[in-house]
Amino acid sequence: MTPPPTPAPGLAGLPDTELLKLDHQVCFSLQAASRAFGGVYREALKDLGLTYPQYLAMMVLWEHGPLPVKTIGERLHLDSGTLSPLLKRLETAGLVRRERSPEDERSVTVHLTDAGAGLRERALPVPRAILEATGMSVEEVLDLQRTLARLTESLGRAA
Amino acid sequence: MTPPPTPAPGLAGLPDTELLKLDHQVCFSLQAASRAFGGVYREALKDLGLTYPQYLAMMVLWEHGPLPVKTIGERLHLDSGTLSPLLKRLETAGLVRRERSPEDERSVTVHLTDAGAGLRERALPVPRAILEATGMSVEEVLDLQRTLARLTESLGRAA
DNA sequence: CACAATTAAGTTGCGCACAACCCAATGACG
DNA sequence: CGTCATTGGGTTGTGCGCAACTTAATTGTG
Repeated sequence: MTPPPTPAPGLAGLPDTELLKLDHQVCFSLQAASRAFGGVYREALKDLGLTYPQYLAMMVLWEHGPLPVKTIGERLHLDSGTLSPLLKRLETAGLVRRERSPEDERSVTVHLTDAGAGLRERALPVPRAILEATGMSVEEVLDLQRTLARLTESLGRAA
Repeated sequence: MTPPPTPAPGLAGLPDTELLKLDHQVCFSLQAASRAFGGVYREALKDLGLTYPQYLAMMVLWEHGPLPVKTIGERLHLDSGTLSPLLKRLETAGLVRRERSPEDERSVTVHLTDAGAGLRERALPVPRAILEATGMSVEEVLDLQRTLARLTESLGRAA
């Protein structure tokens, strides 16, 4: 791992004022894009009655079957502090059912209800709508993802 | 505006299953990067006693002088619902002072206190630390920002 | 001038993210 | 076998972001 260190060429030579603006905008434009996505998803998911994080949780369950809370958390990078209330809301919405695992009483397995499974149909057009809203080609999207993955990796190492 | 429409070449031909994965990961990797930034900033700002959004607000005040809440909100793309409590926290922390504008009683001008202005010194090394943590060159950073700006613009139009 | 529309802040309520805890079940080791 | 560390979930508290609403001041218009 850590191919060549590449410690950001020509970085040390920049004045602080320049850096101030730059860095401000990296994270800032990232958040701006993230927030813009939020708006589009909010609109797209409104009549499904789901928020974006709830939609992600449902997607995981739609793709793989019933899963323990732990696994869902790993896929979405969410801890129990976030996931527990989220799943409770999905449960009160009647989309999901939670059961203590018999062989390990610590674990809770999350199942889709019929309503939850049925919701998948109505969620199918969402991804295309989102991708179209980006105005980007598939190649650009993939490229962006690669850049972001690299960035996340670096930041993760630094944290 | 809207140079060539470029409606994402070759998009319509993709199967839904492919789209599902793609779109999932665009927004998802965006959030992952955003969250990773959050961790690095949290660490960097810990001994300043600031959160990242609070840091942004302070940066705006450090750069331009006293500003009305409205203007700060425009710069950071935050509404009063977010900004009011945030500024109140900065005020109770003794970094900021709020005054009703005499000529327009609706407006509240936010001033730095001496402590708030003094904090700038300790915040100066932060940007460089963040940029180094990204592991990216300045050119890459600028490129990413351009891509994100385009993306945000498209998403904003769609919302 | 009076009255409607707009504007700037603030408040409330909901949901998410994160940290710091707690509890119960499990597993490991002497 | 008994103790202790670990693990899976949950709860609490703080702060952010957004929507919807309230209040007060200002502006615009008949």
